[in-house]
Amino acid sequence: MRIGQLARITGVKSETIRFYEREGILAAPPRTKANYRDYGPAEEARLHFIRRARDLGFSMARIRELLDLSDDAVRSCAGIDALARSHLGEVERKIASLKALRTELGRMIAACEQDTVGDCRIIDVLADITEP
Amino acid sequence: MRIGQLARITGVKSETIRFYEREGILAAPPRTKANYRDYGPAEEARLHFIRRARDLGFSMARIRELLDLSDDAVRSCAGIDALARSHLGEVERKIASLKALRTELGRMIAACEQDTVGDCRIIDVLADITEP
DNA sequence: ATGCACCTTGTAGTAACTACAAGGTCAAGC
DNA sequence: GCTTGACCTTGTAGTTACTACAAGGTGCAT
Repeated sequence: MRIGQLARITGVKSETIRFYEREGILAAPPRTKANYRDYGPAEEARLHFIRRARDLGFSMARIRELLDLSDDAVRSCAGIDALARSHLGEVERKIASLKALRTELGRMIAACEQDTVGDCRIIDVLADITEP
Repeated sequence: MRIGQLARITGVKSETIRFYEREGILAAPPRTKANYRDYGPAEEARLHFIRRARDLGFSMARIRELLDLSDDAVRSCAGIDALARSHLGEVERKIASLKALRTELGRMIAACEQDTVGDCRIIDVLADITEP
């Protein structure tokens, strides 16, 4: 698959795909004889992953670490464990925040269904989540 | 409370707080007679909220909308409902992605506990989540 | 042979900060 | 009273993670 099709499938612009390649987060794919980048399903999955992780607020550095967990077979169990645990902590915190936000948005929608506007407590609802 | 203390409490740099004020996402607080910004608990909560939402990958524009939901008492129920529903959708998607990620990280940690390294399926695990 | 998708390098713009400089004010402690 | 540190201002520039566009070239289908 060429870059344009990969871009359409993943919703990542061609230029951004090349940018990821320059940044070393996406390996340089094989080239066709016309020197076109030739992507397969593995790259597609990886790109999807990068896109999702970025959308979830993970930095490139953090994503690099997550991808390293996936790529690096030569790592010690202790290393994997520590890294995975640290990422897990961040993920748990994000889930907790999002759930609080979801509850509050749900409450507002419910209030609207009864035609009562009701106070918005979105701000307060995230106040108790422990610090990142 | 002055800007420095607010910065320490929220983990947001003084310069970023002033930046948010310039951007209109945080109201200009009253000033002391020495022209120092004088913040109360409401601003602290709002700033905490902004920080959390940014960490969750929401753009400033999206945060502005969420804060508007909270600020704007003069809005129609239909308007609130539509906006809240749209935000809710985004929140649900993010939760789903994070849960998938959490499961996979948990699985890797569990594998490590048995001293078996095991394949990392982080990338694939986010593949099925429906498009943003 | 025309047009489109791709190739390259390079520059510049955007969002959301982050940092630092220059010059000034204020208030607490010695 | 004077120094020190935290704040004030405006302004510029750096960083991250893109995004856009330009200039010039290649491959290939109609």
